[in-house]
Amino acid sequence: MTILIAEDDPLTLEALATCMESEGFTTLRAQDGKQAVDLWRTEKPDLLCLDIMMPHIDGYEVCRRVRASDRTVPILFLSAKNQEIDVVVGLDLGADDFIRKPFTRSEVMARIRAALRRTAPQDKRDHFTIANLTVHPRALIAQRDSQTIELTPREVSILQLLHDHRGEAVSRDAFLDTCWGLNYFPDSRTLDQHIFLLRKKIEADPADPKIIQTVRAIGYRYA
Amino acid sequence: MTILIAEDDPLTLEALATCMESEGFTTLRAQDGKQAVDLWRTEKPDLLCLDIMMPHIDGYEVCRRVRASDRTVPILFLSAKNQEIDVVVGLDLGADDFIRKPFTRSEVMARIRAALRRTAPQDKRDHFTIANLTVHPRALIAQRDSQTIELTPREVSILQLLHDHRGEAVSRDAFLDTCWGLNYFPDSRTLDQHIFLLRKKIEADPADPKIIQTVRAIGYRYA
DNA sequence: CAAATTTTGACAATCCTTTGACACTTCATG
DNA sequence: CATGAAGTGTCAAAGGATTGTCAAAATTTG
Repeated sequence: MTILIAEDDPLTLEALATCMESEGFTTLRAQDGKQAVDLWRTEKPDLLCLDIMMPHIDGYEVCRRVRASDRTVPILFLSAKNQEIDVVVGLDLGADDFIRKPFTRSEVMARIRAALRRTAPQDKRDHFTIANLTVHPRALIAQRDSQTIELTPREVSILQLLHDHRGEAVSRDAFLDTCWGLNYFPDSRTLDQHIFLLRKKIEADPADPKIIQTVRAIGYRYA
Repeated sequence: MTILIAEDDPLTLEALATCMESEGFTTLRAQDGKQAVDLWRTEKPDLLCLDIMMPHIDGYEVCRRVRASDRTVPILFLSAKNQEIDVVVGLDLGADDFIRKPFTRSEVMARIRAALRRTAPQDKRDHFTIANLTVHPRALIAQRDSQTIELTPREVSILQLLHDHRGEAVSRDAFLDTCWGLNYFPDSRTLDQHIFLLRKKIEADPADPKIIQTVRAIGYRYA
């Protein structure tokens, strides 16, 4: 279990990290919002602990960017005390919990365990269904009726993201964030090409796609 | 949505219930733990708000009994301040959140909404209703009955503005300001054209529009 | 190295938006 | 009531932006 901690005060950061590591978690440390987003993209931690006030990108914005492509990873906010309005904003952004400073070690750990427990039960399935396709991510295959379709890792990742956001349009940026690592910036036809190949594999009529629909100016959608 | 409130102090109980009802929830009121358990068994509320200190059966015990047969219903604890150890015990019992007294109305409601959102991911507030149409801005679609209507970003933006100002006429300038850029200055039929196309998509009889009405010399209105 | 996978660039196809022309409606005025 | 001005509806077509498609190159994998 890996926990990302974003906190600009080195002392608090160190204290939090030590506390979590002594409970058996692996920690990733970020001192500002940009580091946090980068670390999240590359390391995919199981939980995020975000300070609100940070240089460059604040905790709210980090939360917003993460939630754009991952709706489930638990996000906890740390805040200075008596910032009640922050609670409302943070929770409505999709945060899972809110810890006011000064906090105690046992409170932080209790809230982290609670947040992890809430999301844990879902992770048991090693496959998911999209349209009439059963996708097995680890095996890199999808099955329809008795037919087996081979998939590449990137294709599985794309299908997974569409499945996790079924019913809503997934932006091109969200694809690049999640399925690639937005470290480099393809203004090319990379995503389109992958969608194109994927459609040829899974759509009955690739020219009239029913599973992966394009949402112009946004991205793609599975509904 | 029904919320069970267990609280032995009548004044606090009443205040909480009033607050929730004003936000559209139905409330069930219990003044001790036994009432709470009984009410939960018979009414199956969608969320529980439990005071810790209560006669006969305390909040922890109520939580334990409920969790014995329902692992998912959100449970929030209310506690007197400075009972930090309570947080740890409560969360480890399977509670979802913890609200310290004194609490504010907006904090309580934000935490309740957040808890409900976690268990009902479908109930996202990312859509609005206009006439008999449900508009999903992020998906760029609107739904009427079982019919799905695709929308463009600009059309969604127009509908959003009309919805936000329902009942009043929205000026052409307001449309250009909000849906286009401020310094944009089309002296042309741009807005009319978009309204025209939008009506063709959403009105039963585009020639006799019921949803988007024209307010001559001003702009348009949705009532 | 060979095969599979990913990325790129060019071009075509498609969709959204804007524009201009014109018909129609409404309103104020004579 | 007739008339003209102003505002709006409608259409076809142009223009711009986005996406689909293909072939080929680059990269990774075994």
